[in-house]
Amino acid sequence: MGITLRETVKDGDLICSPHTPNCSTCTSRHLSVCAALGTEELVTFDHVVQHRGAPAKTLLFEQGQKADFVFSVSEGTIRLFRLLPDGRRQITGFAIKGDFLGVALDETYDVCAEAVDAVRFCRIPRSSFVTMVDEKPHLLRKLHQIAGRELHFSQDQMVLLGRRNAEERVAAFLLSHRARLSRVMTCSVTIPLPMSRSDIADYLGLTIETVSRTISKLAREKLVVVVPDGIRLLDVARITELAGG
Amino acid sequence: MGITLRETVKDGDLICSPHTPNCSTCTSRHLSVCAALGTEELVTFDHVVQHRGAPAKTLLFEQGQKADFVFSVSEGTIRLFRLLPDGRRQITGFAIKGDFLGVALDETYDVCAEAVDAVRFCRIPRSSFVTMVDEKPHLLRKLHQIAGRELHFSQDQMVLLGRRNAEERVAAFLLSHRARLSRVMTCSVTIPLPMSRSDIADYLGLTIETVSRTISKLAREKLVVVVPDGIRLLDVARITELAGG
DNA sequence: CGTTTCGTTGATATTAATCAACGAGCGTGG
DNA sequence: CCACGCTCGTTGATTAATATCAACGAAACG
Repeated sequence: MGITLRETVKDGDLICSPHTPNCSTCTSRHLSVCAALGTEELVTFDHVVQHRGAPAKTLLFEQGQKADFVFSVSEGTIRLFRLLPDGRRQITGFAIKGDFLGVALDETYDVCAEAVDAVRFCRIPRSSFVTMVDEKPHLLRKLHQIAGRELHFSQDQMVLLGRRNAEERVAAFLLSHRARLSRVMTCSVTIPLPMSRSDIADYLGLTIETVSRTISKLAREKLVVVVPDGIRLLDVARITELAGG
Repeated sequence: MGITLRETVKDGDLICSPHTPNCSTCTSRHLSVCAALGTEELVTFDHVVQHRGAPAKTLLFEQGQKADFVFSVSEGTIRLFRLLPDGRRQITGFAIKGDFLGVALDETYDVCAEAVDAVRFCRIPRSSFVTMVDEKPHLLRKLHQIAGRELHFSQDQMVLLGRRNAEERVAAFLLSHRARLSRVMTCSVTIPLPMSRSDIADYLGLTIETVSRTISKLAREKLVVVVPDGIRLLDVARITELAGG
């Protein structure tokens, strides 16, 4: 918690990753907006896309800042959050491989984005992207579909934050995070959690202590096992029950 | 609270309002998606649009139900909510004049919609609307813009539900609701609140009692005055301060 | 190797929920 | 028209959940 104001990442700070030389070979190609692009469009895309990497804790952009780029995450985890003036933080989501940042195409970012662990992503100047979107209705259609999914997700999250207790929140988090991860990797029951307890707390509207206690309780009841940087689910059925509805 | 399962409104239950014979004379015309339509397109629109009215407490559609229509609200207030199996309810928003229901164009509704007071709205078969959207990129663009606004709003709401206390929630609700109303009517300081305390509670993730006590507290401090079916703001500046950030 | 961060656990405080009672308004039916 | 039952909002008393404060060990880090 607390406001951590670092410089937003500059071009020079970014490690240019050699692993994704172009969009055609990109492993998140079929996961992201890019899935809506034809082979030939992908080439156009390649010309404006910048492949980048950044170490943990890098601030990618800040809420209110001019939105110069839209992003597609190719590796690692990014926390998206809002800050209140007094430092309270609400994490609105964790972006992983295949996630697109900037769906709304707003002129300014409406959240802060920070690398949780080492990340790789590609970014496209928003102006170029907007131009493409304006020219290609099917791209806009894809974008809108993603927006719809996010809208659906935020409703889930409102229910969680407004009406669920600590145990339900943690259980629901583990399951939904697992579901999201399963789209991009095989992780049947052991869920990697690169984010800290503090991140989870700020995501679930709880305190670090409550998250820790709740996880300990689940572990005591043999529903999960805490492993380094992750949690292994022992009884998915019971956890689903706890998450409730 | 508690699950209220009534029949979803049927065609016969709906009072066909004589006040909005067509889209060209519609007073919400420039507020809704319709704002993206040209004069000629509006005529096409007119052919598929059904103008309807419904009394308070009418269930317009239910979460999970096949989404046969998209809606545009022309009068009154509609509560949108999710229900948990045990009856807990989270209201995700109040739709008022000019609001569009079904932005995501999903095949099924992801929330329930219920008339708070007497409402008027027009509905369009989703299939017709989707066809129009597919043909007219600028309509999709408009729709996407609306989705972006809603996304932004749900982030606000996540912060409210996850990180704000009762007083901040109530203050923020009054202000944001006023801001929304101001787009469609003049209501400088006296905010009409057709919804019950229970609705407000389920919107803010609180109980009826806490909402009532908090409003009483604001009234005791002379920041607001409770009036029949509404609240008058006496000290917007202080309330803004309380709402915080 | 000291220092800091992180996660955990315990003790206590505080907020909001729950339980309960009551009065006002409203519609219904005698 | 009045009496009755109902819903709604308010307020009070109490409880329960989670936050806060505090301490500690282990891991991570310079």
